[in-house]
Amino acid sequence: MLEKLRQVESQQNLELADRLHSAAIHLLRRLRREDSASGLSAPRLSALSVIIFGGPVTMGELAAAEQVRPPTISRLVKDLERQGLVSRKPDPGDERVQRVSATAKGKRLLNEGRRRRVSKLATGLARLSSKERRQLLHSAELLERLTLPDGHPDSRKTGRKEQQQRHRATEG
Amino acid sequence: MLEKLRQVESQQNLELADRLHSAAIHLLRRLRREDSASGLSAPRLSALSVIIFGGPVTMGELAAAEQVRPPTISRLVKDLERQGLVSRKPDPGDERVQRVSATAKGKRLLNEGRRRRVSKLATGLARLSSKERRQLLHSAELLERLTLPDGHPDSRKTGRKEQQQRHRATEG
DNA sequence: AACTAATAGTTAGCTTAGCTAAGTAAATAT
DNA sequence: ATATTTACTTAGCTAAGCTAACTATTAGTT
Repeated sequence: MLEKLRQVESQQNLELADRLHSAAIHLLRRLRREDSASGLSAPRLSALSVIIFGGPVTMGELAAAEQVRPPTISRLVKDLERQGLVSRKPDPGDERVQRVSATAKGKRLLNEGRRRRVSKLATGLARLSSKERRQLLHSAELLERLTLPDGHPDSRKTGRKEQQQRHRATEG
Repeated sequence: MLEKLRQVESQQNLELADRLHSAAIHLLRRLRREDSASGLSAPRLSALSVIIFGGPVTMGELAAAEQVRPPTISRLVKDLERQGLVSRKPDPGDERVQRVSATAKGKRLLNEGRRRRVSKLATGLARLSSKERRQLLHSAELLERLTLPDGHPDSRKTGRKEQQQRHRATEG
């Protein structure tokens, strides 16, 4: 009978996971169209945020923080650079690694873009009770903890050395 | 001074919105690679779910439920059809509208795919306390409510008539 | 009855963002 | 001195979003 109970629990976890999944999809779709004005899509916003709050950061660290493969970051940073939002220079100690940092323009745009993007959501949040908001905050933190740990499955040795350094993306 | 307080509050809402945004991005990125085996990406999973639990559904209703433009749904359904997961036939009453429903294969695959996709997350959830899980569930519901209402900005009159019919995507 | 409007979908074509595979260049190890 | 590993890039594919422009059906107006 303990077995039975465990099955019920895991079924509930599956359903909860499903709800969270669904909520996340809808949240992002809702927010997506808010960002076109600033030229900052969700991934760019997120990466830029890591760059700003994580200090000058390497490509590998960025990939790890964003949970994305190196080529994805490579292109993303190239684009941000073309927009004049970040700059990079090779690490003095190791010529292979690129250290990326944000420009003044990048910092300015992050705040504007972020605000624009999430402001609709923030408006909705304002209508909630402060207790509900506290719960949401707590939930967000829980989710980040559930999401980040134990690295990529098959991370092809990307950034082994630096991988334990975790950045908190898009916050600050 | 009340003004000041209101500013602080809105700043906090912005930050909370930001955290939720970030958590959603990371959650989805984490889960994305789980679904390749079944051939069901997040958008397909979500749409298929609406089709199954919303009954035979029109393209417009699907677009509204998924918060996406008609062409996006058009292609998505075409792909699902090619995979043999859904079928459609013109509405008898109105030859313009397409009624989409899931095949047996589609129903089977939804459950498998969903399970595969969220199982990693569910495993993480199992490590939480039941109180924390309850909070997460509540938060997911809050977010869905914040996300769904008041339709598209500029929805170009898509499905006006049916738009108030809301479907609960990816749950059930 | 015949136009005109509106509505439901589709097609074409663009963009972004993810991926793998394969390549370069620097650092490390044998 | 050479081979391996590491950090990143390039090339090229796919999925999924979008707008603009199209077809076909329905509804509305003289």
